[in-house]
Amino acid sequence: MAVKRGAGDEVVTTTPATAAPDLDGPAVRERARAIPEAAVARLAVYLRVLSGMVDGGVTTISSEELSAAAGVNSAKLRKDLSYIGSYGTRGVGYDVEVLVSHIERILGLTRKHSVAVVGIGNLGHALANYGGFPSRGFPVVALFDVDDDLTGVPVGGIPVSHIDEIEQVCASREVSIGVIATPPPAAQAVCDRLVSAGVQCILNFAPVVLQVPDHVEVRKVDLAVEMQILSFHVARRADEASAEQAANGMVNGVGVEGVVIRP
Amino acid sequence: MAVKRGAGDEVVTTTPATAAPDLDGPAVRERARAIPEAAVARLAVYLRVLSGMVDGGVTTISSEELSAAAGVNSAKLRKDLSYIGSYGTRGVGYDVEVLVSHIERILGLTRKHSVAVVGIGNLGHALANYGGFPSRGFPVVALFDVDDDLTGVPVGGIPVSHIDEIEQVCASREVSIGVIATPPPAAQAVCDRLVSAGVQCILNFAPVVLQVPDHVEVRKVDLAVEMQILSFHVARRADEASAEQAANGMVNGVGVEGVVIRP
DNA sequence: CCGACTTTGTGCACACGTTCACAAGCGGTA
DNA sequence: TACCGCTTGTGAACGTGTGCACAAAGTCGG
Ligand SMILES: NC(=O)c1ccc[n+]([C@@H]2O[C@H](COP(=O)([O-])OP(=O)(O)OC[C@H]3O[C@@H](n4cnc5c(N)ncnc54)[C@H](O)[C@@H]3O)[C@@H](O)[C@H]2O)c1
Ligand SMILES: NC(=O)c1ccc[n+]([C@@H]2O[C@H](COP(=O)([O-])OP(=O)(O)OC[C@H]3O[C@@H](n4cnc5c(N)ncnc54)[C@H](O)[C@@H]3O)[C@@H](O)[C@H]2O)c1
Repeated sequence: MAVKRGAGDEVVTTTPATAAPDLDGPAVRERARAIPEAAVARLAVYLRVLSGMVDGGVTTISSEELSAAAGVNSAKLRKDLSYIGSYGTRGVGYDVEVLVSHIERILGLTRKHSVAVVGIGNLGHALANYGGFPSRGFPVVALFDVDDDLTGVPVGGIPVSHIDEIEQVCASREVSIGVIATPPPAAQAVCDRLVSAGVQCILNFAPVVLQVPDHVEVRKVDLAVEMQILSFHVARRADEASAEQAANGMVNGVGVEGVVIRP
Repeated sequence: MAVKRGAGDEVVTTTPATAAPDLDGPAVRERARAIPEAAVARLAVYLRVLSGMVDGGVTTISSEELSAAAGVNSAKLRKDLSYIGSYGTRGVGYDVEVLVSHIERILGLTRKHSVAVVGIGNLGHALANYGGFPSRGFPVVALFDVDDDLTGVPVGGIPVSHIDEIEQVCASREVSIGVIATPPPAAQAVCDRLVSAGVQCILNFAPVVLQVPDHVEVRKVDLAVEMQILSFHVARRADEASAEQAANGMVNGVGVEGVVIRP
C-alpha cells in the first residue's frame, strides 16, 4: 500500500465554498457539508468489503461487483465514490488498493483514534474484549467503572481505571472516542465527564437521550429501538396479509412457516 | 380521521430483478400512506421517554416538552405522531398513557416477539443477560452455539441449544426475531438457517452483508461503522479548523489533540 | 489507427424527510 | 356565550437522498 505523501493534489471538493455568504441565522450550523452522512456510512461498508477483497488477492473491481457485495444499488455506489473523487478507470473499474486508501483518507483513518469504554459490565466486557476495534484503527486504551472491585482488574489486557480518574486518564492517553456502556441513569453524568475531559465523539449504548454541546458528536446504538423497528415491520406485514386475505376471502398458508396470526 | 391503507411499499435494497409486485397500475401509486422508517425509529424513542414519564406520574405532556426530552424538533414530533392518528388535545397536549398505547399498537408491541440469540460468545452473553429486552416485550427464548462445551449451559436463565437444533427449536418456541452474534464467517450460514426456520426478522451484529429473501427484514448493528462515522467527523472538523487557521494565518494548538498538518 | 465494447461519472427527475407557519380546535374565563 | 390564549395537526416549501439513463472516457482486438 503506497502511503501517499501530502501534496494535497486537487483533492475532492471537500468544501464547495462557492457560495460563501450563507445564512448565519440564530442557529449556527456547520459549514457546507461535503459528503452526505448516509454516504459516509456506506463508504465504511465499502471499505470493509474492499479490505476483504485485498486479502483475497483481488486487484480490480467494477462498481457492479462491489455494489453487489455491499448490498447496494450500483448507481448509488458510484455516486458515493464520486463524493471522494474520480479514481476509477472507465471500461475497467476501480483499483482496489487505491480505493481503500482514498476511503481511509476521507474517513480519517490515516490517524488512530483511541477509545475509552465506560461501564465495564456485561456489555463493557464484550466491547473491551472485541478484537474488531483495534484491528480497524480504534485501539481501546482506557476502561472505567465506579465499581471498586473492578478497578485494577485487567479486561482485554487493559486494567480498569476508576471513573474519578476519567478526566486525567482520557487527557493523558489522548482518547478521542468515548463509549458509554453504563446503566441509563449514569449515562448523562458520564457523558458530561467525558466531554469535560476533551472527548469530542461519543458512542452511547445506554437508552437515554444525551445532552451535549454542539461541538461533540454523539451516535447512539439502541438495541431496543432496533427490535421495535423489526416489530413494526412484522405488524405491518401481518396487517397487509390479513387485509389481503380479507379482500380475497381466502386463507393461504405461506410456504416457509406456519405463522399463526391470532384473530 | 386518518384513512390508513395497508400500504404495500417495502423496497429495502431489493434485487434489481424484482418483477413488478403490484400491478395496480403503472401510473398511479397513491395508496402508500405508510409511516416513514425514520419516523418509526423516533416513535420508539418517544415511547421510551413516555414510559419514563408514566412512571414519573406525568399524565399530560405537550409536543414541546416531549420533543425536548426526546431530543428532536417539536414540529417533527407532531408530524411523527400525526402518522399514527390524532390523539392530542389542542391547547392542552397529549395524554401520556393514550399516546403510549397507540405507539405500542403501531409498533406491534401488543404482541410479544420471542427472540433467539445465535453465537453465545462475548457479545451473545451480554445480550442473553440483558434485562432490557424482556422488559420491553422481547423475551429471549432460545440461545444457540456450535460449541459443545456451551450446549446445555444456562446463560441468563436459558440453556444454550446446539445450532443443529435451530430449525426445530425456533419453530416450537415461535421465535420471530433472530439475533446473530457469531463470527463473521458463520453469519450467512446462520442467517440461512434462521430463515429456513421461519424467522422473518434478523438483527445482525456480524460485520457482513447478509443476503436474504425479500420477505425477511434485516437490521444491522455495525460498531466499526459507527466508529468510522465518528472518525469522519473528527477529520472533517480538523480540516475545517486547519482551513480556518490557514485563512487566519494563525497556528493555535487545540487542546485535545495535536493534529499535525503537513505543509 | 479505428471501431466496438465496457464501465465510469453525473445531470436530472423523483421520492423522501424536515421544517415552517398558521388555521383549527380546545379549555378556561369573564 | 363570547372571547382569549395555548397547542395541535397539517399544507406547503424546502432540502436531502436515490435511481435512471446516457455521454464521456477508457480498454482491447484487429
Ligand atoms: N447487555 C446488553 O446486551 C445491552 C444491550 C443493549 C443496551 N445495553 C445498555 O448498555 C448499558 C450497559 O449494559 P450492561 O448489561 O453492561 O449493564 P451492567 O449492569 O452489566 O454493567 C454496567 C456497569 O456500569 C458500571 N457503572 C455504573 N454506574 C457507573 C458510573 N457512574 N460510572 C462508571 N461506571 C458505572 C457498573 O459498575 C457496571 O459494571 C446499559 O445502559 C444497557 O441498557 C446493554
Ligand atoms: N464483542 C463485541 O463487543 C462485538 C462488537 C461488535 C461486533 N461484534 C461482532 O459480533 C460477533 C460476535 O462477537 P463476539 O465477540 O461475541 O465473538 P466470540 O468469538 O466471543 O463469540 C462467537 C461465538 O459464536 C459461536 N459460533 C461460531 N460459529 C458458530 C456457528 N456457526 N453457529 C453458532 N455459533 C457459532 C462461537 O462458538 C462463539 O461462542 C462477531 O461477528 C463480532 O464481529 C462483537
